Amino acid sequence: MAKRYTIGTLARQVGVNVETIRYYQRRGLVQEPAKPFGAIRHYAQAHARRLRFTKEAQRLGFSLDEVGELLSLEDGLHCREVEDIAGQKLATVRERMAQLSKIERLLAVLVGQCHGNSGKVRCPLIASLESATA
Amino acid sequence: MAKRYTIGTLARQVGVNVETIRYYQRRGLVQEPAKPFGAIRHYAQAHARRLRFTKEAQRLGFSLDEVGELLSLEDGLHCREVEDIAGQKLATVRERMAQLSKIERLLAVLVGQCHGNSGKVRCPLIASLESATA
DNA sequence: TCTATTCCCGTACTTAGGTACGGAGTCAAT
DNA sequence: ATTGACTCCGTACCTAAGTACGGGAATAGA
Repeated sequence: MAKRYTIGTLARQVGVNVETIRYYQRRGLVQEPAKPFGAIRHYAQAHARRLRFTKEAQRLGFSLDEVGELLSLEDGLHCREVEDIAGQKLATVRERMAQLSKIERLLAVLVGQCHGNSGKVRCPLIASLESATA
Repeated sequence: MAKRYTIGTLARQVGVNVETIRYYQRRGLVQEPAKPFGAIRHYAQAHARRLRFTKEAQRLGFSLDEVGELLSLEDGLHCREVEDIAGQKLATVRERMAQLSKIERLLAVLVGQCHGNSGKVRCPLIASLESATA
């Protein structure tokens, strides 16, 4: 007795535009359910999850093509491919986390310095990434 | 005796297109050095650092507007503003790190499962984000 | 049953973030 | 002094990721 959604309710549930869902279907990120003979398509929770994942991964800096690769892992692939894709994405993810954590530390320090201070502060934010990017 | 670059050498050093630098100048992310009377502008290391930071932050999922805010922290602001901006960005950064670390764990497990396996695997990747996004 | 809301689907438009182009000026090496 | 590479600057173009539009079908609620 899985709940079924129309594209509109799905969109509302996930918090995206209907057109965005259609766009993702065109891109092959979420599949379009079969159309029950001249009637309206119905979606299930699986679609909602996939949509949410897509949006989230995007926010984390992955392009839609990359999101597609990540999603392909969910779809069941041969181990060779999975090892390839996952391994490479893993490296990306770790790099990103390392960079973010540098920014994080610096921002935290900054906020700490500021708290209760009413003058000006200068932030060594940029320098913080340099060791990694230079 | 700081080294000085033309826009072209700067671009090459940082690994971006010359036009991208000009574009960032138009957006106010990096400033355009004064032009020495009908001659060619010169850039210093500070410009290179700012450019690299911009690119890096962008890769981490910040829009150019957000990068602008981060950069403004470096420029020296009053504490009120710094606390605002930095605090808010800090929250974003932490959220992103949390999401990434979920993906990271899952990808690592996946790769581990796959290693030495020659069949198919299915990845619970999507479910991994749900607790956080639902 | 009729009416308002959705859905469907194709096409067109928009926004962010660049890239490319072209003509005139500048600079460095021959 | 000339040539070749580069800079300057304005304008035009491009790609990714949507968003909007509009006419016709379906469907849900009064």
